[in-house]
Amino acid sequence: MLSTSTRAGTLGDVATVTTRPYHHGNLRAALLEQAERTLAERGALSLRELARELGVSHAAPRRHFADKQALLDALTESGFDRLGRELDAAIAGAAADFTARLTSLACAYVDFATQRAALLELMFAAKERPDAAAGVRAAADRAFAAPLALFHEAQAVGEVVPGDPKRVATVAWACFQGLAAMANGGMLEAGSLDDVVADAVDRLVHGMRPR
Amino acid sequence: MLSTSTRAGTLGDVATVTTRPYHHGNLRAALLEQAERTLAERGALSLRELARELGVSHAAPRRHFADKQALLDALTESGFDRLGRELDAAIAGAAADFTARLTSLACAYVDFATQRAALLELMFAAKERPDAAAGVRAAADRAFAAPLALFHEAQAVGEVVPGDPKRVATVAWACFQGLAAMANGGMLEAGSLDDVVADAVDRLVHGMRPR
DNA sequence: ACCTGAACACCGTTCAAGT
DNA sequence: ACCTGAACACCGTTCAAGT
Repeated sequence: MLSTSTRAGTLGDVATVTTRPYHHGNLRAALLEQAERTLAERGALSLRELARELGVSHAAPRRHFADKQALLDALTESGFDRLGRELDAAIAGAAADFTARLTSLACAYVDFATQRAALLELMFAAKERPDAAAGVRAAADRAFAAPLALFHEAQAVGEVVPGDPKRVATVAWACFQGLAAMANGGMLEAGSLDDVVADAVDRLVHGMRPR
Repeated sequence: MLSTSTRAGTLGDVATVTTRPYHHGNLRAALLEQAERTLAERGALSLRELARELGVSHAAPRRHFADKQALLDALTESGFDRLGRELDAAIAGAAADFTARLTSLACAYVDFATQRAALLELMFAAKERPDAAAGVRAAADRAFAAPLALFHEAQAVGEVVPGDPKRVATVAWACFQGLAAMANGGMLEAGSLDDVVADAVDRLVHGMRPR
């Protein structure tokens, strides 16, 4: 029993390894794992369905999460962690110039937002409530640290208008968020989403007046 | 009975006028009216609750809407109609120059998006489904006709980069949509939302390189 | 400490039956 | 034509009881 629980995080699909792998063990981790998968596949979540899929009673999740919202909060926090890692990777994998880095960040964000639409919606809704867990806020701040630093550095070398970097970062990020929302809503002409994103970055950098 | 049904649309709150005002009458209109109110106030909707509030059985709505989604579709369509009217009013009430009109449009849109957050979410979700009603698509196109025309005219007088006006319109609108989502998610520093919007328009028009 | 089973108050949807 | 009432298969949450 201990051996299955130690493998759980890395291998996934713990439920099929033995006949009844937890009952006590790593239910908490299994719930989060299954919840994220279900959310990605079906876009909705039922606690009872989760319990059914993991072979525990519908009341069992209560031992690990006070209510459904508590599970969603945990999902949200790990979502920000993952987003932060992907944004960090995007900036590290791009050429050193500002536009290339911003484009890479934008593509990574829009990709995350479209691949995990339901999760991102949770992440937005989490901040909506005033009582959002402190851990969620911290993870969110950390996720957006790299983009903010990029704008700050670009200001330092005179490539971006001066002032609070959050002002210009907010506008850019709103644009990416909106593109993702429009893509998820099917309101974008077909074509490649990355092209639309690159177009948006060019417009953000240079404005829309003729040069 | 006929007299109450003719007054329904204009006065609202029909349910309190007589003891049992419909039972047959304008249930359909009353459902839509109440649904929009509930959605704005609580952000969620239950058909049974709606029926309860209107004093009909929980099965009665079925006569007017095949299922919950059909009611949401109707709400969505009237939402686009209303949005279209507000955008038209915004452009009519602004000074004649491009930036003033764009700022006015943006403020009107963000205002709509924050005042009726749940409705706008429905409007986005409606286009997500491939089987979105034709009426919904038409209402959506109509709502965004004025903004698109603004970009087209600005291109004609050389104030905006040439090309398909939808390209630049998409970027601008994504930005406004993202600002609204961030405002609804509580991710915007306090301050006036209109200031943030005006800042965004300025950035969109002039870009973020130092002038 | 962790989980179960029954219970409660809700859902959306269906359908025979009423007027 | 329009509405009701009972029924079905779901929810989330609570709580006494089991191990």
